[in-house]
This record gives sequence, C-alpha cells and structure tokens, in this order.
Amino acid sequence: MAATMKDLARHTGLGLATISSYFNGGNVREKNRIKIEQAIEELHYEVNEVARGLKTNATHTIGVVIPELNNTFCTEIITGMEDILRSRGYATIVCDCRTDAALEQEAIEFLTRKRVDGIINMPVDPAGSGLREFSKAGKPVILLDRRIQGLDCDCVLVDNRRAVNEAASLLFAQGHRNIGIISGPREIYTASERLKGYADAHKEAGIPVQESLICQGDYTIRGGVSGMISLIRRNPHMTAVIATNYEMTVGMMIAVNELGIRIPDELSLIGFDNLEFARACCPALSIVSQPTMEMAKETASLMLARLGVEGEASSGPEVKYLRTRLIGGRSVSGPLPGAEERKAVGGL
Amino acid sequence: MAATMKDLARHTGLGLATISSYFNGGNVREKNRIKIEQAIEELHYEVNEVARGLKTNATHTIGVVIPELNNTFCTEIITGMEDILRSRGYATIVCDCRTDAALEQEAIEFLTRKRVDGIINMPVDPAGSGLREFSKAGKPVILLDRRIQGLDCDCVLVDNRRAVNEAASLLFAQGHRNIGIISGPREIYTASERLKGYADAHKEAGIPVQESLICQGDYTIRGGVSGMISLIRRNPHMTAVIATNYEMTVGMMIAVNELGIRIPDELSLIGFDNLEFARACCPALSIVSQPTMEMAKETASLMLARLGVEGEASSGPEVKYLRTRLIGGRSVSGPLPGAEERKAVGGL
DNA sequence: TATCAAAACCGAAACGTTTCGGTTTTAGAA
DNA sequence: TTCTAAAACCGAAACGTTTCGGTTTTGATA
Repeated sequence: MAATMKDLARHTGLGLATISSYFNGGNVREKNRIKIEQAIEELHYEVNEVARGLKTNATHTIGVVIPELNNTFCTEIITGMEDILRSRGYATIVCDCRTDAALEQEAIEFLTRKRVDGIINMPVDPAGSGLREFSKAGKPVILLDRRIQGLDCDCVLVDNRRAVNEAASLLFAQGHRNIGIISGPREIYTASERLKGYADAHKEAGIPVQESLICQGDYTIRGGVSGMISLIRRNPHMTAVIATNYEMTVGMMIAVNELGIRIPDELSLIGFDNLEFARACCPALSIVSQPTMEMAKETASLMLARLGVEGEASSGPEVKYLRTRLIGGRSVSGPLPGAEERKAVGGL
Repeated sequence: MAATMKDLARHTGLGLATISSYFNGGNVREKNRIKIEQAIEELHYEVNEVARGLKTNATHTIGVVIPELNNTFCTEIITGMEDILRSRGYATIVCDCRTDAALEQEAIEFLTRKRVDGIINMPVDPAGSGLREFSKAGKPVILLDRRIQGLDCDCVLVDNRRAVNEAASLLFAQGHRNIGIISGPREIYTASERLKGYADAHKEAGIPVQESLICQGDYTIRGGVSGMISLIRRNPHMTAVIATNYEMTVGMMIAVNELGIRIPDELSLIGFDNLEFARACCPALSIVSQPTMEMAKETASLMLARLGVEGEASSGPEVKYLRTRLIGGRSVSGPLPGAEERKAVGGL
C-alpha cells in the first residue's frame, strides 16, 4: 500500500543507498535531490519509523513514569517536557503508577519492552530497582523531583528544604510561634526534605520543634483533611499551618471550610503549588510555588543531551537544583499582638 | 547483545517457526515448550516489539490528542484510559495541542508518522481535517467529548445539554429568575450544547432568555474571571451564575473572591467538574460532575474492540452518551436536593 | 504392524530501513 | 586533454520478527 524507499529508488532510477543518504543528511547531487523530492510528493512517501527503529535500535520514544497523572504538579511538568521532546521528534509515553511501587516497577518493565530510548521518572519506590536494569542497558534515566539513594543518574530537583524554611520563617517573622505542618510520607525524598526545612527554620528562630505540631500526611487530599483536623484538635494554641503539597493543601482548605474557621483571623495558612487554585481560594492563599516549567525544560534538555540530539552531555551524572518562590496571598495574618520586631522578608 | 529468536532456536535445536509459534499461541509439544521456556530464562530473551511491529504493521501504541494536559477533566479521562490500554499491552502517546487547531493537526501528523494503531481525540478543530486522512488508512479514530460534523466515527459524549438544563432548572426551582451563564466558545461542540441546555430550561420554566445574562467565555481561567466581572457589572438583578467548565469555574471563584461577594447570600453559583475543588471552595460549590471514569472506560473499550483485541466492534460508528450528575454544595441559596449525596461523597 | 489424518515442525522469504565496501562520476589542476 | 582526489553513488547484507508451503512426526485405528 504505502510507498517505500524501494519505490522511490525505482521511480527516480537511483540506488537505495542514495535515497537513504538523502533522508539522513548525506550528500546528494542537486538534480537528484529534486528528483527524489518529486518522487516523494508523487508517491506520498513517508519514512517508516518502525523499520528504521529496527535497524538503528532507537524508537525515538521516551517513557515517563509518574506517581499520578491527576496532579497538576506532574501534568505541568509533563506538558512542558512533551512539548520540547515532540518538537525534536520524540514521542512521550506517560505511565501513571498510582503512587504504587509495584505498579511503578511494572510500568518500567513495560517501557523497557516497548524499547523506549530513555526514561524520566518521578520515583515512588525509594529503591528504584526497575531503573537499575534499564540503566545498565546503557539507556539514559533522569530522576525528576526525587532522588534515589545509590542510583547515580541525572536528577532535576527542587530545593524543598529551603522552600519550607522560607515559608516557616515568614510565619515566624509575622509573630507566629506555634506553626503546624502537614508533612508527607517519611520515605518520600521531597517530604523529608521539606520537614528538614521546617526544622531548620525553628533552629534559626531559636524555637524548639514540638512533635504535636507535626502531622504525618500522605500527600493526598483525604490525608490533608484528616491531618488538618487532627492538628487543630491536638493544638489549641496553633496559629498557623503549612501544607507541604498541593493535594494536602486542597485537603487543608476543605477542612478549614467544613470547620468554619476564619482565615487568616483564626489561623494563618501557607499552601503548596498551583497558583490558580491559591488565587481561587477565599481568601487567596499564600503558597510555595515550584518552578515546573524550568523543571520541564531542564529535564528535557538533559534527556536530549544524553541521547546525543543536542547539547553536550557531561560524563558524570548531573544534578540540577531549582529554586521555589513564595507567593503571597491573604492567608497569613500580619504581625500578631505581642510579636517582636518583624523581620524583612523579601517583598511579600 | 540481546538474545533473539534465532538464539532460542539454536539453543533449543528447534526451528525459528516453532519458536514464533510458541509466542503466538500456536501448538508446541510439551517437552519443546519446556525447552523454550528454559532457553528464554537462560538467555534472558525478550521479544523485540519493534521487529514484530515491522512485520505485523502494528505498533501496539495508540495516540491521544487533547486540548490541554493541564486540565483535570482531560487527565482524569486519560488516567483511566491509559490504565486499561496498558493492561492490554498498548502504550499511550499523549499529545497536548494547547487548544490550537494547527498544533492539533501537527500532533495528528506526528502520531501518523509514529504509526500508532489508533487515535483518540478530544478535537479542537471543528473540521477535523487531520483525522480524515488517518481514518482513511483504515485505522480507528474515537472522538472524545466533542463531535465533528460530517466525520462519522465512534464518539463518547456527555449529555451536556441536559446537564446545564438540570443546573438551570434547579436554580429556577430555588426561585431564581435572573440566571447568568459563562458560556464557552460557540464553535466548540460542548459549549453550544451547554448553552442549548440553558435555553431549554428557560423554555420549560416559561422565562425568556436575556442576552445580557449570557457571557461568551473561552474556557480559560482568565476568561472566567473577566466573564464573571462583566456579568456582574451588566446585570444588577442577577442572583445566580452557572460556569460551564472547570477553568471558568475557577475564574468565577477568583472574581467572586476579589470582588468580596458573599456566596450564596448575594449570589448563587453552580460550577463544573472537579469535585475536590468544589469541596475546597468556601462555601462548598454546587457543581455539574462529569462521568470521567466511565468516559475513559467506554473509550478504551471501544478502541480495543476496533483493534480486534476484545469485545465486538459494531459495523457502523457507535455513539455513547453518558449522563452527568448534579452535586450539591452550599453555593445555592435555599435547600438543595441531593444533600445526602453530598454527605456520601463528603465522607473523607 | 501398517495406515493415515492431524499435529508439529521446518527453512526461506518477506517487512522497510541503514550501512558497509566498493565502484563510478565529477570537477579542478596540470 | 589527462590525471586525480573527493564526492556521489550503488547493491547486498543485515536488523528480528512473522508467515507461507511443504515436510516430518505422532498416535489412534485397522
């Protein structure tokens, strides 16, 4: 049915190798180039990427494994990456592993069978067992947002520790002393980093961390709701709360709404991610905003470099650290009565 | 490097055809089956899907083209589809076309070059020009959420007309008489259907439609904000507003927050999609909820049937119509039916 | 034990590319 | 015009499958 290079060769009277050379940037005489292009037009020829893939052992496809597709943080990054990769001829196969390490492993095996040229992973399994195998085959792996102990490959990370430190420091500066935090699962890299930032801020402010103000959430909306409720129940003196990812931020807002708590009069809040959501909250929520577009760009560039498409790939693994921004809303109360002198906190 | 079927043949002393037959469900004698499986184990053999694809002319890959990845309605559906398709061995390549018909066309061409076995499309271009070509090649196309005039292929739709009719009727029943609507772009199928539902409800209630209460939005957050503001400015007597997609619902909430309007005392609201967002709003928003999971399931099943993987494919094009649900919050003045449903969902 | 259909097996030829050596053509210098 | 290095070109052999005819083996029956 569809025309092949053989047809082009016959039609133009040229050899198969010449046709191939034409498509692969080799040297072809002007008049032959014209002949070939004419033939392509007439026969509606289109190169068969599958056949090419068989020969070159490259599929021009890259796999992306993430914990949840239904998560703006993930989709914002994927949108950006997909855009860049597609413009370079690479297709993106996205696998949602439902935050389940076993499914993640399966997804990686699936992608390996599909012979993707590289994998980008926001890992759920802290061991990263599936990736090692893939990586051993000499194919590039890039970790997104979370590190894996003992797997040295390229990483694109966010300075989560500093991010939460900044958020908590802002609250201290506003006079808060009992700041709750809805933290994430201990075993997840970002969650533990964020909790460290919370501790850092306390240290810097010279205020001891109280265990009862730390609530171990699970990065879900439901977890955010129950986490918020238990924080409030356990800590009558608490005047502010930080939620450490988007889902739990939504959960926190749900809880606050259902309990009828007035923000920021009764409680100050700082959330995470999704500026649009923050602005739609009542009152507008102050949040830590992650640089999703830059993450996408860095990740895609790193991948393209590793694939030898463009840019230089460094010999060793590369780690990119990106910074977050604290975006002010109306959910943090001004200096509380009795607060010490306020510190200058970057133009918020 | 990697073992091939030839290696298996040599290792087992069997013929190539027998090995192939083993993998394709043909008859193989017990003792040979064991021999083959042992060889697979020893040589770590894995079938090369690319080579197989060249021979069978099938890539076991399906393309999905959507207007925005960064859109819960889309991602919820994709999550469900990807799950089902992957479990049947099909990879999903998602292309985000940024709500741009030209980019959509490009995405479809890209997928055609990648030789996907089928395309699922939530179309932006009402002409669907790119799809016709693909469809003519005998490969299945399934339209999601929106119809294309004159392209008769399988569709999975939602009864949008009835959905908005129900929403408006509810408002009428609560005594509202001046109901604003933030509508979508006229050329988009769902938008025009939703507007029809709005008109239907007026007809049924015997109340004439007022042009000034209809605001033509563009399905974006920004459009929702400005649409809401202009509606309020133009209609002092308006007591309720319906936003007709998720983004504009968010926009509507932003506007309401920034203008300091009290809900539902000064204005009643009904939004669209994303139950979680609705519950996080203050007060909880009443919304029209679309059956994204069913849409995903129907679409994937339809595709698998067309691909001959499972289920029966009907000869003619199939159109699935699914129903929405109206989920009550606290954003509509007066008592709202369906309160017990909200409780059930609210059992977080 | 001989017979015979069915079951199991086999090798070779595709599928549509790229690539490897080797041959021809080109065009500038002598 | 002749010579020569470089530039273009060429066909055949892969890449790892599936499939097509045709051959062998099997085991139930006579």
